Amino acid sequence: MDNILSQVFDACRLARELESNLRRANVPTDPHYLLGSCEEIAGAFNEAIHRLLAGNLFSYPSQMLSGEAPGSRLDPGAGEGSSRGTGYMQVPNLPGTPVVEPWGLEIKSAAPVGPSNYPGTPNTGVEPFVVGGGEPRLGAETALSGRRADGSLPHRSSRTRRDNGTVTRRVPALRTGNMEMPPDDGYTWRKYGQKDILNSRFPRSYYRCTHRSYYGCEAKKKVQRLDDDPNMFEVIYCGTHTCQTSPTPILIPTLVPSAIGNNMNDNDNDDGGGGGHQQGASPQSASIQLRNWLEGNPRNTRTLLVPRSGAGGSTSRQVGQQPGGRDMDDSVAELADAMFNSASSGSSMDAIFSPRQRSL
DNA sequence: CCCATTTGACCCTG
DNA sequence: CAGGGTCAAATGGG
Repeated sequence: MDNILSQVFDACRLARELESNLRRANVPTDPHYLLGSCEEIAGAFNEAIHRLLAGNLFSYPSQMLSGEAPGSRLDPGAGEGSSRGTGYMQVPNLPGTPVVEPWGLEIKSAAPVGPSNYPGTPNTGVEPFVVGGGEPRLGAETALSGRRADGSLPHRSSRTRRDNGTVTRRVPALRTGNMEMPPDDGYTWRKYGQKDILNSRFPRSYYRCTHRSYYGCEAKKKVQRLDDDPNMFEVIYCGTHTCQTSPTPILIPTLVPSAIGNNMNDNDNDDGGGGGHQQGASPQSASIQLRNWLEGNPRNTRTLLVPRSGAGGSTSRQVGQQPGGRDMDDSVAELADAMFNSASSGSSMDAIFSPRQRSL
């Protein structure tokens, strides 16, 4: 176990080093440096994950250990056309790498059918996202039978999803920032409703993609706090983020680290918000910019990337997506999300490191 | 002024 | 009819 902790600490150290470098005025401008660093960090965390899994600390499905992409065979349609689904769930799967959730969660891909939770799921507060229907309290998630049928477009998530195109995930509330909201998933959402749900202490909130009017994006999500664990949210994603398929290229001309979080937001010019200031129009997280750059910039040295396909899941601006799987690259991108995304957390690093870890 | 959130009413499905 | 999902007016913040 010490060995594992050591590995974790090592990964934390790498991340801190990167953060430190990025914060310096004279930060490296080489995106390759960023990529390399992120990969190194992701690799370190993945190593820790592997060790944890290998240690049978948790009763993870063997497929997680083998690196078989969860859901890779559950979702034949994954990645076709728009692999972007909603939030992080649309990240295409690719065998080879354990999936690390941007919120620090191990993606529990779904069993093809059956119980939503794996037996023996570690009680770490990190629960697998649930393939629809598995969660009793939110069983109504299947009742996407609102007045309009536009919310039930086939979901392109490559992660597990059910036939009706919904994916349910459980995410912990942020330790920092607004505890009333689940961690930012990289998309911009507009709340359009809230409703008290039968037998639930907490109301369910309804969100749709902010870019709905602009891109006609029909992605939606429902967020509800768990009765038995108010620190956890159950997020049900529905629909596909078509806003990412906008013909408008979202490229970052130059990746200037100092631009992370500001200049890179030039990409937001295509934001339907038209310069809004609230969540929906807030600048995309730097991680999104980074990912977009990594994935969309034609000048990007793709050879640096692990062979991959498709964009990661969380960004609302992925471009150039292809069918395929999820791999280290996605982990890197998601790590970047966690690292840079400050949309809903007070500290970017808090998104990935607990205060204790950071104090190490 | 624009945009997001709130919230009560309405609609749809089972 | 009950419950869930959505609409849209009202409200508030930047």
